[in-house]
Formats: sequence, C-alpha cells, structure tokens
Amino acid sequence: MYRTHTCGELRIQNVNETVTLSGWVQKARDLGGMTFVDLRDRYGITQFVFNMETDADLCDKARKLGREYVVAITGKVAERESKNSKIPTGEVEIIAEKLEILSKSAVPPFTIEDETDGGDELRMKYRYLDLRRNCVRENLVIRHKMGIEVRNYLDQKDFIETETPVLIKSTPEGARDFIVPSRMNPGEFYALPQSPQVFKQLLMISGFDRYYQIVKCFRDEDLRADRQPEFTQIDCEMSFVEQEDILNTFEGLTKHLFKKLKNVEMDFDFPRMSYADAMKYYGSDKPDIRFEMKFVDLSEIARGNDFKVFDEAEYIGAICAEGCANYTRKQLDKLTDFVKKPQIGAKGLVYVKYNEDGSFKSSVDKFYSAEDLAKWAEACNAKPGDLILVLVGDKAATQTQLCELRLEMGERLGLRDKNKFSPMWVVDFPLLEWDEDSQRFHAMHHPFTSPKKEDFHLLDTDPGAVRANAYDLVINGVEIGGGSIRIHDTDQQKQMFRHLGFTDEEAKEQFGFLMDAFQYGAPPHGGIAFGFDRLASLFAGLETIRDVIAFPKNNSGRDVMIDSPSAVADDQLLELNLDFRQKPE
RNA sequence: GGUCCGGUAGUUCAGUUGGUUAGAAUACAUGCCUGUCACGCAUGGGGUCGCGAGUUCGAGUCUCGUCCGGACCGCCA
Repeated sequence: MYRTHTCGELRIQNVNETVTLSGWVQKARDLGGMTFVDLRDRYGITQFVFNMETDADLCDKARKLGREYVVAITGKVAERESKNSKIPTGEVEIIAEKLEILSKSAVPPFTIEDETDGGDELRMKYRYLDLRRNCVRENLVIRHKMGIEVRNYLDQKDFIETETPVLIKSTPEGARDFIVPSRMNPGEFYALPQSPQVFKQLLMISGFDRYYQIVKCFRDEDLRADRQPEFTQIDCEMSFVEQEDILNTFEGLTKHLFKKLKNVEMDFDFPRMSYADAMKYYGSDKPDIRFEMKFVDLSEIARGNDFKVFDEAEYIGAICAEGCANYTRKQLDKLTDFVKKPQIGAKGLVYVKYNEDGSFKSSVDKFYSAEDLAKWAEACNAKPGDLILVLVGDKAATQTQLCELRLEMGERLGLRDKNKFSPMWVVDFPLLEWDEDSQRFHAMHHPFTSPKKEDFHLLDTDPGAVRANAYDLVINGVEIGGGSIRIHDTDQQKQMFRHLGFTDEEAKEQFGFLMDAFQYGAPPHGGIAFGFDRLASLFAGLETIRDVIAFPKNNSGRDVMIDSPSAVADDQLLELNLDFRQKPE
C-alpha cells in the first residue's frame, strides 16, 4: 500500500497510529544524529523524523534523499517536541520505521515553493514542476470549482450541455481561423471554431430551447496577457427570449459564481450603460467603474481664448484627479511622458492645479485667466486640492488616450482594488462598424446579431447609426462576456449579409445551411458567451490568464515545454497533398 | 508589421568611465552537527557574459545585426 493518509491530514488526534504516506521530498534537514524529512503532496506537508540511535541504516538512507524524490514512508504518529504553528500538520510528526524510494529526481531547475526562484521562462519550460507549487495549483482548483458551479447553475435553469464539432468550416468574417488540412478531401481544409456560434443557433432551431457548453475556441491572432490562441468559453443560447431575459439569467450566473467562489454577495442590480455613454464618459466600451473620474467635455467652454491647440481641436476632454494638486513638476512630466508614449500617442498633456488655497496653476496660464480655469474646475466638479488633466485632439483618439490616462491615475491613486468587483452591462452597441482597410462595414459583434427594431429603418440610409441588440458584461474594466439577440429570419439575415458586402451567392456558400434552417421554423433566440479563463483569472486575482491555464502558450504562440508548433515529416505533407508557398517579399 | 524592456554560475541577480584572475545570494557536492522546520558551521566544484560581426591596444560594458523571453500598439466578428 502506498498510503493510508495524505500529507495534509494528520493531527494531534492521530498520535500513536501507524501510517504510511507517499509524496515528494520537499526538504531533508540532516542534523547529524537525526534527520527531518518534509514530505509534500497536493494536500499539504508532513514532517518525518529519522534517528541515528533508533535505526542508523534507515537514518543514513533518509539523509541522502534529494529534493523531489518520490518516497513512501511508514511510521508512528507522535506529538512534536517543538511544534510548527505555520502548517496545519505542525503539531505532529511521524517517527519513521520504513522508507521506500519510489522514484529518484534530478535536481529541479527551480525550487518547488510558493516564493520560487524560477523566472517565467523556466517555469513554462518545466510547467509540470511549476504546477507542483501550491499557488499555481490553487488557481487551477478555482477553475475547476468554477466549472462545477457554472454547470450547477445552468443545469438548474434547464440548460442542456451539448458538444459541437471542433473540425468545422472556415469563414471570412471575424478573426483569423486555424485551419486543418483534410487528408480524405485533398485541397480542402477544416477550420477550428472561433466559437460554436452557428451550431448553437441551429440547436435553437432544433428546439433545444436552452443550450450551454464549456468549450475551447480558437483564434489565430496575436497573444496578450489576457489572450491565448486557444481559450475556453461558457457558451450559451436561449430560445423565446428578449435581451432582458438573457441579461437577468446571466447576471444570476455571475452572482452565483461570486457567491460560491469569492463568498461575495452581489445584492444589487448590475448597472447598465449604453455604448455611447461608455465612450463619452470613459472612452472605452469596457470601463473600469471601480472608480468614477468620468470624462468632462470642455470643448465648448475652453475654446475661444486664442489658444490655437484648443481652438482647432475637435474635442477637449478632462478628468479630475482628486487630491493631486500637489503633484510636482517631475510627476507631471512623467504623466506627460506616459500619454506621449507611442502606444498612447497624445501630443501633450495640459494640467490645471486647483490649489488648496483656491488659486490655480496651469500649463496654459498664458491663455487662460483664473476665472476661465475656475469655470473648468466647476465643469469638472473639482475641489481645491484636485488636479485637472486635459487632452485634446481628434475625438475618438483623444477619448482613447484619456481612457489610458484615467486608468493610470486610478492605478496611482490605488483605486483599482483587486478585491473590489464592479460589474456592469454595456448595451446598445452599434450594429456595424466602418472599416477603412476594406472600405466596407463590418459587424461589430457578428453577422447574426439583430438590429434594434426602432433603428431598423436606418439600415439603408445611415447604417453606422443602427444600434444592435448586443450586450457585454464588463467587470473591473475586463470584458468578461458578450452576446446578442440573433436574427431568426431568412430575409433579414440575407439583408444583413448584403450590408456586410457579401453577394447573395457568397452568403449562400458560407452560411446557406443557416439560412436554409431559418426556413423551417426558427424561434426567436439569443445568447451570450463568457470568457472562462478571464473569469477564472479575475477570481484568482491575477492579471494574466496564463496562470489559470495548465499548459499555456507564450507570447509567440509557442508551447515551450513540448516545443510546438513544429515542422512535420515530408511523408505527412505528401499524404495531405501539401506544399509550401513562399510569401512574396 | 511596429514600439519598449530584458538575456551574466543550476537559479535569482550585481557588475562603476571600456582596463588585473567576472562577483553575491541561493542551489548543488563533501565533512561536522540530536529538535530542525529559510537549520547552523566549514570546504569545494560550477561561466561560450544568448549568438554573430564591428570599433578599440583592450569589450560583460560601446555600435550594428540576429535569436530568445516579456509588456504593449496594430490585430482580436
């Protein structure tokens, strides 16, 4: 028998029991006459004692144990002479009687402990060792519990979990597809799904009524801390529902998960904000509303003082940083550098200090009197001691820049507390988005999203103004999920494809099966998908989704542990009828 | 495709203005040590300074290129 107990469960009540434990050697402390061995498994750490006087051979064997050896040790539980209050098993130790080495270990490239000395690169290369560390494993346990609770909630709401295929068809809309060559159909390719979108809609037509799936999705785009080429979604669809039904159902799921995983009671309705307001007040469709610091539009009141930069700007936007009037020149210069970074791209930063004594000091004193600045302060709802920061320029770009500045100030002021959770719904997204590159409209969400009834008449005259029945769940500035009420009518879907620049033939070729299906009684339906990894990283208090994924890919989309992707043998290529084409220089 | 940061012992890092034999901590090995739990003490081994070129009497240090890792922009319906 390898074990009678785990390494985390023995207590003072077990004294005098003879037990066998198996695990990894955390550390052997050789004191000469006696040796202590800490044995670790997933459940905890237990100390064993070997004594030269009792059994010299056994003790000698123990002192030679290296880190991460896998051993089984039998002995009698005893109360410790000197207890360790830091670990749950610290009141007892096991007087070893038998030691079996099950597996030796090379010296690990980094120490397996919470505060490891290993860097990220090394940890990824030896991910199987990294996963032995408590803090990493605990993140995956959170993920596991999330899966259970998602299933509990949705099952209780009569959702049916249904698997959809992984080898599907490539479509031109949306992200780049991963493609898979078909051996049996030379010259043809499958694509991996970016989402099970059309399948879940077909399941609604099949009368499943409520579907969900915790499912891998694939997008061949560049990676980020919160983006992996393969990621997991909680994908859902419901029939005979309006937007309100979906929002309520999934607000419920969110609350359920917060209660179960964080013991956070969210006994309030999630605030809702239109896309237009989100852009106007936060410069983002995923605002972090853990703190206010809303944008104030100074375009009207700040023009007309012969300050060319302002007079010529399409938009003058300000935020008010509470209590920052005492910022030094150096701090302000740093902020200026921040907004001028190429990634942000502002030309400069105007500041107005509203000093404690009621006076003003600004970088535009040459153009604006104290009275002018007082008007700004009033518009910004600023108090003495506050700092007003102003960016100007093209409206959309400036709002984006101001958004970055706002988040930076929120960070500096400690307003982005990771233990605070501020969920919200962003609603009324535009249906279409103009794309300069292809000179046509693209679906902002996806081409199956339905337009709002009251905006439908604008579709031909002013497509950009049409709002969609689309919504996003945003928590702490992270897009956690999004969805829409779908089109369930062949003609409307055809019309939509036309607006997206598809010919009827192309639409038929790509999505003919869906439009065919619409002819056989499609119920009104809609759905949502949550980013499972992002939600897990939020619950785990992490910035990156990598640490809630057992075997993630690196920045370049590589798995450095198994070293993929990799070349394949010529035989394989031949079998698949594949040859390489060189990109033109 | 682009911007920025990094690469020195197994590991985490320091390394001054370009100048003697490239250091520290930790890990590892050996020896001593009977109450440790970050055990302690002593001794020892361990380096293609990512790679390549250039400047120089002399390069870990400066320049260019390249590879690798990370953050971000573009991209991500």
